[in-house]
Amino acid sequence: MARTKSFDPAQVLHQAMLLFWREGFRQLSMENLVQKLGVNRYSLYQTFGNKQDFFHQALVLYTDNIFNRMLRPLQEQQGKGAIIAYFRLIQQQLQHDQASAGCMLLNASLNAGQLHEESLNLIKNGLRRQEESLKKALQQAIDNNELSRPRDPLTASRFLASQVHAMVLLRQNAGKKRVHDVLEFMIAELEAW
Amino acid sequence: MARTKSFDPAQVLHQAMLLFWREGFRQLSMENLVQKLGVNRYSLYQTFGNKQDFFHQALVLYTDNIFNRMLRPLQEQQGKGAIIAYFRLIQQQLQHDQASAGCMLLNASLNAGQLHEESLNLIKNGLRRQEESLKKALQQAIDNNELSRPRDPLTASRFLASQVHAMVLLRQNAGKKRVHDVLEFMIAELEAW
DNA sequence: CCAATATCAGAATGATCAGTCAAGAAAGAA
DNA sequence: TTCTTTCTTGACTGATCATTCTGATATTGG
Repeated sequence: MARTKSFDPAQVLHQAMLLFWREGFRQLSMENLVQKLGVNRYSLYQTFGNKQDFFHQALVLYTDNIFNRMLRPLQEQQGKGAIIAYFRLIQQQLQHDQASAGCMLLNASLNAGQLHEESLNLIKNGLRRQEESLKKALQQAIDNNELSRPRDPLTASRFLASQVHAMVLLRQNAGKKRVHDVLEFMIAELEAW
Repeated sequence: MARTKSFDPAQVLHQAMLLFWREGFRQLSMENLVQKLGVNRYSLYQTFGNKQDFFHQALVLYTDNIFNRMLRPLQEQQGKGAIIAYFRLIQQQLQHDQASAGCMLLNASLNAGQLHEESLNLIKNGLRRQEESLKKALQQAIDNNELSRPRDPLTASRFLASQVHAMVLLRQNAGKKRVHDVLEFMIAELEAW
């Protein structure tokens, strides 16, 4: 009855996600997307809607495939060990070349002006989930008497989330080794908590 | 002999610095600058050169007037006290409304793609100065036996610089109170070093 | 094999951007 | 005054942006 698409939308969305992640919403033009994805401009619009919609779908994919996966240690393990496992996972991920693009959610939150509300909510919820996972693990650590001195789990979780953000952003400007050393230092501090 | 300028370049540059700081190089159009500064487009070009030059001059002004001034506690005081005084100064500055724009140097470093080399060097040198001031104070703290356990001053200074960056970036997305609490937490941790 | 229908390709549209131009206005020197 | 120099002004250029239109072209159920 109708002609079939000459490209796989899921695959193209994945490629687009990598591009949006690396370059950001505003910097990456549709012109550029057409060229790098090898898909016609109008076909992109028909398949993914306008640029904001397209970015949003890429953001959803990133959140599901990458961001949420990274939170697993915090959900699967307990207390201080969970937090250290999370930091170790970040340490490992930040050594990949891909990681020089930082975190797509964090990047988007720093250039929020150009996104629509749906995307802003996605970002806010993602970062909230991160903070709450940290808080839960911290509460467990306190309950298990794993900390050498008392700390407020809410503020401490925000502090730890900020540290993770700092490392991810540092990775965008600094070399791998530097990030590795600072993160290792951070883990050592955490061990002494 | 010649007509006098109808505006004060120093004053206009200061206004432009505030705008570039808040909005960033790419987001702030010349169109917008013309409108908000109340100075004609061509006059701006004649006085400040092209957009990159204009931004660079604003960046120099920011570095001299704001960034470098903030480093004073690290240069005028000694050891751990200097570091804590620096954090306290940041705490104080981040409570101003103006601070929701974060740090102009840091913002620029995260969107470095669009700047020329001169600006990149200015940014790099500024951040290096911050790190080295922290390192010097840390070395003093170690020499004075102010730390409860040994820490490598180089890595620790990078860690502390990252913490400052995290707070400044947090300030762009979060409310004052939240930033205040986390920074206070950070200072408490530092007291226990 | 044909008609219905979706896809494709490139050109076109209108907005916005950085940067420039030419003509006139102001201010001091002669 | 008149002349020279610099400044101001608003229109203009060419580039780039997101988005849409049009006229094909391909695919598939009947």
